[in-house]
Amino acid sequence: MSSQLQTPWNRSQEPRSSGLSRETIVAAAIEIADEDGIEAVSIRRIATRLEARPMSLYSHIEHKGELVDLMIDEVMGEAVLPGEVPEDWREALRQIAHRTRDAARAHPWMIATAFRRPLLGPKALRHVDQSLAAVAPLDLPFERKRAVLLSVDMYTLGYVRWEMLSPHGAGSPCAGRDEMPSHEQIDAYLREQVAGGEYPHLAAIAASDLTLGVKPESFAVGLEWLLAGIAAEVESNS
Amino acid sequence: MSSQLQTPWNRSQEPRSSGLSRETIVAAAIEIADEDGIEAVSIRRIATRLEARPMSLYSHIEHKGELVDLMIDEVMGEAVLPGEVPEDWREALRQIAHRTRDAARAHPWMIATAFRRPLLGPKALRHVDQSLAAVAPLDLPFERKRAVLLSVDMYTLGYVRWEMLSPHGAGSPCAGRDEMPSHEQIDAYLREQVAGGEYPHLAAIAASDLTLGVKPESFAVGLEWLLAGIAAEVESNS
DNA sequence: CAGCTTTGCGATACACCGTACGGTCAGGTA
DNA sequence: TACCTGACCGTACGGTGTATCGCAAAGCTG
Repeated sequence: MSSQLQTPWNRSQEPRSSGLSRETIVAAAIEIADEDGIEAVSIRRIATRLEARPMSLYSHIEHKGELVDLMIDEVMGEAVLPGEVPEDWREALRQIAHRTRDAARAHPWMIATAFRRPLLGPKALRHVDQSLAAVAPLDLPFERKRAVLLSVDMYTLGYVRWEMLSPHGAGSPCAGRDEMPSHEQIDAYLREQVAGGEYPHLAAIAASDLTLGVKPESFAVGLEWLLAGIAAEVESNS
Repeated sequence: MSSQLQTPWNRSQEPRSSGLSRETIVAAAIEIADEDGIEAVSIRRIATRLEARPMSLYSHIEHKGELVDLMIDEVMGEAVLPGEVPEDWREALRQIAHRTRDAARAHPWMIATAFRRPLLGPKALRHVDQSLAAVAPLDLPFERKRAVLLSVDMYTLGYVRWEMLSPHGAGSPCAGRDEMPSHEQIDAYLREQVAGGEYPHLAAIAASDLTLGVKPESFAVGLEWLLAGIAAEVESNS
């Protein structure tokens, strides 16, 4: 009935020769995505960068969707702590979150892309396993551990997305005809909308800074709060 | 190129009222996205559905990116509470989160799409304003209020994305050549990977249900936990 | 070594995409 | 009446992913 799930990771590989390989293709694709956004990643453009012909890539990948899976898994590898996971669960989650944030900031396209496909590659599984290791000391049912990890990951990705609207933003998730509007444009637009009086609570904020003054340290502040909330829950449970 | 003689009497009565408008275009695009995913939304396909010609749509929209913005803002409208926001902040956030979840489940494509563009439409702003209204009673600095709302929204979207991998999943975020793998396929694949011994903490879970038994009520459970964590933080702050 | 199979590479072609350009024509205004 | 505005739309261009086929070299088997 249901056939075996085919993924790029359980399919046999083995480069026969030449500079063209799954790794070089994925690396080139990530370079292009980092430079010009995920929409700019096309088979032809990757081939040009590798001085190969478009159809040659299909000797190493099944189709473009698989390439995207490989790209995401590669950047998920950057979210994995290289060494041992600290024993203190808060410190462990803190380190994992910061690494995840760094990966997302370095590759802004991955945030939206990761929401479009299940993350089942070896490095994504490593990230999950490492996160589970971090909360292993906690005597919580699995259901709550999952909620903890989901919250931390989502807070992290959501924060990076938020950051991208700010002047400190590391990159743009937009592409195509309409580019990402600038911080100034968004700020001016929001002030105009708020001036209409339709959004009283937004207006109360607007006085200071409507795009909400994302400072580099705000991420850590919010993360500490989230961890504190988790800690409170853990203690009340025990 | 010969055609029937055109006279004022046999010419179509109302060529001007062809039902083409920004609203009908957006509605048709959302229908298509709900049916076949966001990638299936093309200018030509929308035109076919509306019995119009592709280029006619450009009288009502600037370009496709704008159409996507309009689509997202429309479904954000479904996340807005229709009536008054409850005074109790926890009940208010609970209701907002559940509505947001319903909207995301009804339009699974919106989760990834919302991460690709800033959400600045009137209904998105209404959602933010309503959320700010919910936490208005809390005596927290704006920085923390933002973290609260970010956490709740991200938890909600992250959970729905998670749900989509389960048998209860309402829809698929995938499209194109490779479709979303089934629950059974993912479960079997994960068991196989875990059996390799590379992911010990995942393995500890695997005994029960690797795709992690997403039950409809799990969302509410995790949300309550998150709200409890926030409440703990609020009290410790006051 | 001969012969066969496998496998990476690549040219061509096809269907589909967003949309620039320019034309047609109904309705409103002067 | 003349003019203008703006919705509609036919055509075309440059892009996309990739199916299909042919080719050449490597590896295996006899």
